[in-house]
Amino acid sequence: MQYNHLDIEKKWQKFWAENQTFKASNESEKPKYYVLDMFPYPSGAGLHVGHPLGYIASDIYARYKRHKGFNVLHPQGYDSFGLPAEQYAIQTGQHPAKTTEENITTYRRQLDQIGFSFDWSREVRTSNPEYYKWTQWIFIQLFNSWYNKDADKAEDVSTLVKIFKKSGNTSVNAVCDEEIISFSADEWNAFSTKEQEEILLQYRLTFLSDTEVNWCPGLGTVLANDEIVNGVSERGSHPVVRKKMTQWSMRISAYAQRLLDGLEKIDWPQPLKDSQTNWIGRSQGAMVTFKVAGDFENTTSEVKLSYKELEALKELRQNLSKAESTLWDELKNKKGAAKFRKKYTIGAFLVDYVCLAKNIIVEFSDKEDEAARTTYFTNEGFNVVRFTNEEVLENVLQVVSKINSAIQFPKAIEKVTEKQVVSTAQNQYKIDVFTTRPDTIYGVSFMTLAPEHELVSKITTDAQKADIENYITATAKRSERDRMADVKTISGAFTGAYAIHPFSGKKVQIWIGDYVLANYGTGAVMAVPCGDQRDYDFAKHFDISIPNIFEDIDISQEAHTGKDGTKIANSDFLSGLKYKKALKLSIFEMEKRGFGYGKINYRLRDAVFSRQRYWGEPFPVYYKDGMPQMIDAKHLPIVLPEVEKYLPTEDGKPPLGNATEWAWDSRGKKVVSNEKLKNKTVYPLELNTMPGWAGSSWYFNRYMDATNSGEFASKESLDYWKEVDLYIGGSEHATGHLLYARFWQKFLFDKGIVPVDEFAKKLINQGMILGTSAFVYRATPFIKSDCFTAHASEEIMNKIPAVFVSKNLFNSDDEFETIVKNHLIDNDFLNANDADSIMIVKTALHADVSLVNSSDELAIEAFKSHSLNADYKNATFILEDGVYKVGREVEKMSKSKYNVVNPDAICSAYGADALRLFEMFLGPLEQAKPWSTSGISGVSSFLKKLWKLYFNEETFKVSKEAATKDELKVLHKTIKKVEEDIENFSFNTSVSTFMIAVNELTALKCNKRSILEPLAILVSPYAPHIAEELWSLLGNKESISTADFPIFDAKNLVESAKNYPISFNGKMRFTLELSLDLSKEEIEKAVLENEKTIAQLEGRTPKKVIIVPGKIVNIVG
RNA sequence: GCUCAAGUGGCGGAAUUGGUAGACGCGCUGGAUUCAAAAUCCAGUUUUUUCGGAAGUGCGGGUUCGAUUCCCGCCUUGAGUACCA
Repeated sequence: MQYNHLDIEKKWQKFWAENQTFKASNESEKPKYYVLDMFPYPSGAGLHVGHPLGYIASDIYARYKRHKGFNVLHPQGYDSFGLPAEQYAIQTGQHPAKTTEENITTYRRQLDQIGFSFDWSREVRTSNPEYYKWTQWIFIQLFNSWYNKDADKAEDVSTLVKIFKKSGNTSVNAVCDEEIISFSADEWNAFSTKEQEEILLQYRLTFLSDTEVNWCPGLGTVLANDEIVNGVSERGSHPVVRKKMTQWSMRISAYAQRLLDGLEKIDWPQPLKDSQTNWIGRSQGAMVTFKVAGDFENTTSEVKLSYKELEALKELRQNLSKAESTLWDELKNKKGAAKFRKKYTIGAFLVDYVCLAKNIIVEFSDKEDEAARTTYFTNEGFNVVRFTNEEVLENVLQVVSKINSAIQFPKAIEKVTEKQVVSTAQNQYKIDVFTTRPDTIYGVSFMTLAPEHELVSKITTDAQKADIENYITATAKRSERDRMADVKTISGAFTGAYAIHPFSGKKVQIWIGDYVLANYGTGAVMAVPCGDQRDYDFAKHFDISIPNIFEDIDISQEAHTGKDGTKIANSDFLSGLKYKKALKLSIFEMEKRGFGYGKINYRLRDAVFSRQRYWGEPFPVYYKDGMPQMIDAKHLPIVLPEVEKYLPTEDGKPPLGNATEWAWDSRGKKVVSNEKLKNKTVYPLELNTMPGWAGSSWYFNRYMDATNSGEFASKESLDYWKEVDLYIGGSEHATGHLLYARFWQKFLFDKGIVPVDEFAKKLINQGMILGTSAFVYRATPFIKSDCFTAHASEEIMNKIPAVFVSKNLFNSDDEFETIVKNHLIDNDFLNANDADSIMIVKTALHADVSLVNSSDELAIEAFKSHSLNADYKNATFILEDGVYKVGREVEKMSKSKYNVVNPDAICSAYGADALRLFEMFLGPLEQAKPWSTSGISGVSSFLKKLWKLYFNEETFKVSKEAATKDELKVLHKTIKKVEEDIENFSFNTSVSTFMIAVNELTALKCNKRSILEPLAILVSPYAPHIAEELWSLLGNKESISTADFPIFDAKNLVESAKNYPISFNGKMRFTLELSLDLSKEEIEKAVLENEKTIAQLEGRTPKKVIIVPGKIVNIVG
């Protein structure tokens, strides 16, 4: 009987689906084992051969573990929220849910045809409301938590409030915002609810913060660093600016140390751990405060109001006129730099609305003292915009758009009078810096601030103002990545201000420079040019002094960055000390004198959690009086609203701003139409959505109890499955997904929701499968200039057809040109006289790999009729040996390179089993490797040979006879090797082992059931379909997946003799078969007597004979 | 620049604790079978050679009786990351 993969594979896939063979139970006597793949994003292109690589490996492992008696959880799902679907929706208007659904259907079909043993009853999709309900729920848990550093874990906010009520915040040791006011219990209790909420927001694990983003006004959206090329957007080349935006952030920094410590107890690849360690970036040093020298003009208009006046203000804020509240409803949603406040005092005036960051005052006209107000506000540097009640009530949107344009294009303000100078010693500015080298503090000769540093505008002197402003404008255009990548250009500007060195009291210049990044540390550095190369280069470039504080070190050429063995000099009390002592002493002194303290800093930044996108999880958040409110968990999920357009709104709001049904009815507890926003109990909902990593940060827990509608997952299932035992996926997720997921897991652990604080015990990165692109070489003719008239040129060019030259016909561009010219002349496409006047240039074009066979031969007719090659219908091909050979190159597999290979074709031509074996056979799992189908015939013929072992010509036939010693040896050798290979994730070598076993058994003409039955089980994790078929032909009724793995018995491998390699000086020269019973002496005697040994020695006496019984003999001499 | 990984025939790769380098597969060559082809089967296939051998795992050293494997230095390629103060 012929091996027919198509029928067999279809039959067993159907069997597995119908019998739910791989459905895992949450209760079992067996030990549990959880094997997980990083779930795919279902893209429109479908699965390519790279995807299944990891899935096949994990499937082999899962199937193996089942044979080994484990209760295996092996689920699969889709990370189905994401940008591509949204982009596609923007282009075509199709709902992302629809295209996502279609893509998932394709993925599922492709996954099924490869025969994976997934438990599909547990499938999750991050875009499914039943799933993201729990993503929203986790968000609420984070919002309701703070990080208690004393307990070193997250706790419920209620415990924090309890402390505040009892003793204020001075004793609280929490991870929170940097600038926190201190308050007593009495003060806390006197705060309004809103003030209390504002304070709590500074402690919550998810919180609103102004974050710098890459804003692209042209696209109305925020861009990732890699979506920006040369300062403009990759799509459409629009300008990009750095801008502050109010966004949700996650206080992952609270977990920095624990994320670092946790790496030690998980079995993950070292490079992956390294990159996480690097990302967290722990550094030990000191926080030092430098005072800014001199007096400064204070232009802020802070006016202290009495308690009574404050109360009156509150009253006023709540009782707005109709026009006032209409306008406020529009203005209050503005966030970040354009955030408005209502009923605010500027000087002695109460203004209707003000945006402090943009210096804009919005007022209703017809106030009695309008002229006086205008003068005062203008002097204070404010633009004033006025509207009448009627204007607002008739067309509030028009009013808003006028306000927007006032924000974007502020009028230059002429200052009429001198500013009020309120100065002061007590109001002195301070600059905090973090340094890892406080021991070098006497080497500080200047300071550098990030251009975005908030102090820059305040301390810059009038003389330097123009310089500084120019510099800031110039750097605002550069992306963070640009600034970081460019190490060579040294740029900066002097603020004119000076800082006081805290120890020496000397004045040091304060500069700004874009090598200092606002987001890192404090956004300021104390520059020690003698000890840091960047500072050194900066000082050299701007001619700043470079004091040497190292004993006997020459710093005339470069900074001295080493620390070991160097003694500090010229540093007062630190002089003469070595690094370690100086470090300790400097910190000690700082702490004693009160301007610094020892600190551990982490590079890890709090993670921005808001995305201005449509296709993501909505936040369960509405805004009441500008303060975020969580929707009660029992009303979840908050389902993504329908929108007309998936683009940002015209006034720059995220796409959800287009939704008409997107307001929260706090009484009815449901999402209602925006029209109802006028009602007092209806509030606007959050317009941002969550990022891609939200849904993927906890999905591995959901699989444990995927259909639970009442809980995130039941406690019993979480306690049973605990964590992923084996997680397989690409290394590109090293710092994104894998760090955030660990963070959430630790948080959920702190809150007692999950039983373990690391979600994956072991992780393996599978290597990328690269594409092998095919190139055809086109000849492009050019007329050399001035040789012909335009008319004549055209005539010549028109005669020349498109010509392609086969790969091996040329070695250089010159040879290429000669071949083409000869061809053209021989075929009368070109007049021999004109040949010297034209030039032939070689152009390599990607040819679709499906048009090329494994011998690199192009299917010429198919190429001509390929939809991409309409231009080459009449092209001529210069052949070698009658065929056209293409050039090959290994590149990333990508649609644009026409080198994508889809597994479908291989499944139908060779079968899923062949595909599975072949992908494993390509090489080590972790290694990147090019895809090439040459070689698939090898595994395919292996399967045929395997099949044949069980057949006698046409009929299935196995014998009951006892197996011979040789047959048993083959079997047990294979059991041993395959078991070791799977345990070591060395799947490529076990495929070889199978081939060897089948070759040997074929040679032995073995058809014994006692050999072939266990063999089928051995093969089944790799090639499950053929194994099932053979298993059932052997008379078994149950799926082979229920069979026990064969047990290795060493006695079958015992040998009586060994073919010893006989080496001379370590080089093997010949082998000699000797009994294993021989003693060392007997071996030596036998070897030295051998005539080949005598010939090798050529009469010399061996100096030494090394004998390792059972291994080798080495003769020295 | 830094970190990590890798470098073995024409190609993918194997060699598990330092012990016969090139398993297994592809490709190629020759042969059998066939009217022919596909398929299948057999033999060969690192280089070099005076057919005895000799050399050989990126390069140069070292440790060792013995190194693809361990150590030092260098080169190349790939991946990640970035002025972390």
